[in-house]
Amino acid sequence: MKKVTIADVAQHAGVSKSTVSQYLNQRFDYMGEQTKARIEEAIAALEYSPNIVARSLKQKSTTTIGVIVANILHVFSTQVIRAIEDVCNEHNFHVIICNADDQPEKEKKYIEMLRAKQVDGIIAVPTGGNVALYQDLVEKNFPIVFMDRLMHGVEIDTVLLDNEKASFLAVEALLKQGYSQIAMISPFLDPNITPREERINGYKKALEQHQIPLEERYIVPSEISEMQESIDQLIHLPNPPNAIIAVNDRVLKQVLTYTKKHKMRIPDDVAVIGIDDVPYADIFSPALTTVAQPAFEMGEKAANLLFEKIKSKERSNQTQIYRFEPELIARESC
Amino acid sequence: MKKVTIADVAQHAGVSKSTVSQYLNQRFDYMGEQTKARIEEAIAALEYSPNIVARSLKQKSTTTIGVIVANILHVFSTQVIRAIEDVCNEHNFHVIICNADDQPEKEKKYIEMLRAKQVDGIIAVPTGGNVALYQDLVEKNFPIVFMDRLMHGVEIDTVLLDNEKASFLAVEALLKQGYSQIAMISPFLDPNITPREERINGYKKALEQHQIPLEERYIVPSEISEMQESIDQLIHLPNPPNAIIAVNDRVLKQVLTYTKKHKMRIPDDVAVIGIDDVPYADIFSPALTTVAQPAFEMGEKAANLLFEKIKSKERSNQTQIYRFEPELIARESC
DNA sequence: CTGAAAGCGCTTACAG
DNA sequence: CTGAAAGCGCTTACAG
Repeated sequence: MKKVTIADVAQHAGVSKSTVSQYLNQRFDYMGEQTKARIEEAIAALEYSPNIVARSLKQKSTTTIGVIVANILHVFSTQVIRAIEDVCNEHNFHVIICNADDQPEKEKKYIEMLRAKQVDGIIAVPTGGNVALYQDLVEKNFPIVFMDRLMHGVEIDTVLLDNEKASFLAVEALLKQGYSQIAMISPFLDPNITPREERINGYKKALEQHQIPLEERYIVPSEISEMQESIDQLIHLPNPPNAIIAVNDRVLKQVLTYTKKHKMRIPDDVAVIGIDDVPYADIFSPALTTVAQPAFEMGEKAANLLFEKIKSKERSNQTQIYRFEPELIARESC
Repeated sequence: MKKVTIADVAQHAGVSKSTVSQYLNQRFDYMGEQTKARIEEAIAALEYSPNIVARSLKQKSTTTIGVIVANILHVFSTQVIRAIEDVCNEHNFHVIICNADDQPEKEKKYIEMLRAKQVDGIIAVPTGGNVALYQDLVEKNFPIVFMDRLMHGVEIDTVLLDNEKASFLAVEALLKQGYSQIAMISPFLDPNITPREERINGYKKALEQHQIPLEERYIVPSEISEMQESIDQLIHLPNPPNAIIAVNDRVLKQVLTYTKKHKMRIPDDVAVIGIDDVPYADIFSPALTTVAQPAFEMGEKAANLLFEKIKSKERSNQTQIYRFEPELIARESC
């Protein structure tokens, strides 16, 4: 099955390849109506479709971007990718997706392959492990934007939730309902994973601002696999908390697993609030109060920023951090 | 920032481009140790990385595939894509994702662009609307495999759940617990959307096999947006069902929304079982009995099939349908 | 208004 | 064991 090329079209239409190329690129300024019609006819007759790989080689643009997330299975990533894909589709761009699984080596491999494939830009949730590599990209003025995680020592625009604000909203929602023994549960802390760090900080600041003494044992960092036990210890403290903030959706699930197993009533035995909205929040009993992040807008913003960089080609003078507002969705769990 | 090319490496190493290319392609058969070392050194010194677009043009392979799903936001799609991406990563392939949103025009645009970009193959959940286009691809022997939906009139291997079996499992789980007034709720029916069709058929067959008379009004096809009302009518039938099968996860959510709003107890007032497992099944009260599909294995299978086709290049003699086994996960809702 | 020629950055027979 | 040349399928000044 021989592919039909621009040469075939040119021959069929009785013109040169150059003229066909002009036609394809809408450069009709000086083209005779008849030439145009003949080319049109030839393209239809041969069912010609241009080879974009050849075009990309010449034009130095693949109209493709890469998106590197931690794991596409996480709801937040999925929503972000959907938003990015929508923006790309409007621009007739395509997106290659990559799961770094929080492994810097995997991230590195993806970045190198994406570059070798000449993608026009990259949106990444960085693992934190490839400072030199990213630094090199910014020096080459390669279009790139980060999401969800701040990476220190690299000058790259980043789209983030206002994570401290999210914790403030959670703490204040709890206080308003009269809960002041507030615990916060999180996966293990990692300075590279910005949301956890900032949400814990926000929690501390919110307590301080409301003059609630910080009880260190109310901060529970724990592997997800050991979280049932960690929660158990928390609940059996001499002065147990009467409210729990889950730092993200996966922690929330652990908390709900625990309360179900131990037949604890929410919010009577313990109030619960989660950062990250979850799809079952409404149908749960009690309906779950959460702090939602505008994942779609964030993905859209990242994509738009990337397109600006791709278009402009000039080095942006200074890197920016774009913070998005979390939103409290008050339901019944606190 | 000039890109470094194979010519630069050749010059730096004092050899020809051909030799560098041999090196890059691991054709060391006759290469002198010294030549090799010099090239190696030059590559490192110049931080050279081959331009895969140029290679693709010559080799007619982009080591990239396209995946077209209905909507990446659906949990099933996300899992399938994750599995596909993992297989691709092992093969050093990349995946471009596309959301067709059940719109044939969108699907068409994606297929044409993917082909123009010379992807090596496509995995798609077809909308049903582009028979001619797909037919054309199979005639050109282009590697392609379908998932989740059967498309009649096109000879393409398809990976599917054994949907009828899923309904059998659901019906039988219900019967075993003594529920025989079984309703089935589904979004509007569409012959192109195989799972719904087959699950309804399976439901009918299962009832028949167990000699339960079919009550037509127990089959409720309804837009998601009108589903609350449809469920309400069902529940207020003179002889209402005592059990409901939700044909998929989105319907399940509608059912649970209804039961919560109307304070119906599950399974006492109505038993519930869902096809598609949901992430909150375990933590729900009562825990939800579901019929799960092996989404990851299905995605993996689709990817492996596609790679076989990409490798073999010879037309497969006859198209196959690969059915995967659903699994009943018995919990507390029936 | 249109065409010949060079070039994008690789690979691949083929010659020596 | 290595290099010169042609070619993959386009685009783009430039000439006429």
